[in-house]
Amino acid sequence: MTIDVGAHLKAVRTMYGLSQRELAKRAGVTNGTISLIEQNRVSPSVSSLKKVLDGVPMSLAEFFTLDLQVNPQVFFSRDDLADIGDREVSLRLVAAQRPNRAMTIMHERYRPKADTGADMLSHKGEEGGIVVAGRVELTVGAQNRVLGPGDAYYFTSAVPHRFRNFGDESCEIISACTPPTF
Amino acid sequence: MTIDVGAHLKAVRTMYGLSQRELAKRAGVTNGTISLIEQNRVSPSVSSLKKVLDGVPMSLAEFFTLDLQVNPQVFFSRDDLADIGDREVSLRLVAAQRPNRAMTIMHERYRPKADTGADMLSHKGEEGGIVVAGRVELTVGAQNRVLGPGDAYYFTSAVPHRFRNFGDESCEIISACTPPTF
DNA sequence: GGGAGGTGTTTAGGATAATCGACACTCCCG
DNA sequence: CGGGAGTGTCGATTATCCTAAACACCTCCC
Repeated sequence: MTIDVGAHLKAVRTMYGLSQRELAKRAGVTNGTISLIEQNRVSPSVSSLKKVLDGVPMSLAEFFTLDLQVNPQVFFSRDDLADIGDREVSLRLVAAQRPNRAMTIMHERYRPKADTGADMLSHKGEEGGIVVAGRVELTVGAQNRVLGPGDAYYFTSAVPHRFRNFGDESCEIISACTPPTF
Repeated sequence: MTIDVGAHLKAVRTMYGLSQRELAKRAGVTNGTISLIEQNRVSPSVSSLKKVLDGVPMSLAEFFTLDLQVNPQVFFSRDDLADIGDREVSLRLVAAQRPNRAMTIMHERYRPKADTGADMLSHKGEEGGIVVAGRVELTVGAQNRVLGPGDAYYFTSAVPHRFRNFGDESCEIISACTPPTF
């Protein structure tokens, strides 16, 4: 959970092929500051860290979201996707086992009569998707609509939401959410 | 671009229904600190901001990624998706006009012979997707594979990558990337 | 009126971070 | 064997942040 600011900064800097002095010059700070931060001998203030990142340039959000590990698995056969759903709703995850993902991509299938429930889901982050086949009724806060193939949605997950398939045909959606909730 | 740390913190705190003193107690800092930060009279050090957020709890990445505005549009008809592609590659974006999105969700279509080019793309973030129809050859770094319907991929965008459709049929992919590059 | 208990704000002083300038090291070249 | 130009690291001073304790304000209740 605890983030290694120094290692992150060093990784970012070297990724850009910059020396401490070069980055310091661009950022308008001294090379000593960069050195101390990278060694975790100090914890920079947000404003000074922002100044440093402006020299790259990179936003604070990008900096803290950055994943330093490399995981080799890139391709996933349809049978490799991790299925974590139940009978009514099937959720098949891409790269489920990858640690520290920035987001989750899923292939969802709602069978006829499937319903995520009346006590509506809400969690942090944002999510969106595109309907591939079938129809689904989506309720987000006070808004409500039936989506068909090619239609899409996007909302902040903090708003309560509900998926219902009241048709006779299964509904398929490809969706993504960030940060990962699965 | 510049982030209002004070307003962010205040929004987060009130979202959780906490007073400055309550949050301070949970976080192990003083209420004065919270007050000064919220007024932007000081720029907290990363370590103290982390301590404060631990009291919520919320990660630094979530904090800086947090979108304070609310955008009402949730649903998008297939014709509402913004098409930014060319003749060979069509990219249709969900919620393209939404400011400060955490990610981009796209419906991509590669026509026969489409190729994103030999000078391979690379940018920050992570991306992944699932093939809906057709076949596509994906190269990521030194790895290479042909993906068909239901197959998926996920990788760090910093690694150079390339999409090629050398078949006779159009290939459709639904993908997501974060942070948004479109 | 006068507490008690809650809110956010302010101030003085000690703790922490940023700067400046030196230091030690490596590599390359005359 | 020296420069010279690059690297990252390290003290001593200056600037900034964090804490503790007051302050001012509000609402409720006796």
